[in-house]
Amino acid sequence: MATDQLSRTFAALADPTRRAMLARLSQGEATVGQLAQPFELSFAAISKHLRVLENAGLVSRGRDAQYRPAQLDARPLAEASDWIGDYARFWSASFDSLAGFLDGLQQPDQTEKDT
Amino acid sequence: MATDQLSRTFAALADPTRRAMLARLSQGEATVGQLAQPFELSFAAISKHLRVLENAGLVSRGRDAQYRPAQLDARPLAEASDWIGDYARFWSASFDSLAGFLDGLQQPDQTEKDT
DNA sequence: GCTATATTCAACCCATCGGTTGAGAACCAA
DNA sequence: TTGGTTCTCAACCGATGGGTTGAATATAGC
Repeated sequence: MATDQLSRTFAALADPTRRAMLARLSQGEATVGQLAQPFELSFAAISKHLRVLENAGLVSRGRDAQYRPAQLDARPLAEASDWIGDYARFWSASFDSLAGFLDGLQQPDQTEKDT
Repeated sequence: MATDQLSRTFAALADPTRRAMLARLSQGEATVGQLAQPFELSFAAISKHLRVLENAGLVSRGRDAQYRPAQLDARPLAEASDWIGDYARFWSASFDSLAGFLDGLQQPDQTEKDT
């Protein structure tokens, strides 16, 4: 993995299990066991995913008796959002040019009939 | 790699070379050679990166004589931005709780003196 | 101290990633 | 047809990722 923050963040988000874990954590702290419950995965696997999220700065861990509760820290997502935000004008443009393209298909020649 | 769109998008963004390529493409179409020029990488490597971006739907390719110009298609970024956007309230909250935490450090007991 | 629960560590497996090199394919130009 | 340019394919390589299992650690309760 590349070592910069943005790469770690995007790499962490590239796994659906980890995204689901973040979604769960958005509802509050959770232990490894609670995070593992929706998945058919070993605790060790969840523990590894948690470390990836931790290395990306997306979760922090605490200690409560045997438990190591994880807590969401969404700040790296702000940076990621900023990066993507720079392209916002391009996805509007993409929609526009798609619209233009579709308009181009609306020729009198009606060999295609779908909308 | 997981097969869903969001995972492909985030995985594509997790590599700094690919992010740089997208940045270049935001200034307009570019050939493989033009994309390769800023990097000390073989054409084949750039070609592979382009395919990752293509599979994520982030670039489309054309044909112009020997050239296979690549063009940015930012629409998958809109979806990624939406996903991250769901967490916006949490990164404000993170800043707030950090502020609260730092306030907590401002106790009369001045054993620590850093800000 | 012993035992149960929660979590992590260590070793391993296999698939994928990012890179290379060298051969091939597509296209233009003489 | 021969050659030059641009790009992709195929085979390979070492490193990383996501998963497993089994042993170790940390803590609580008796």
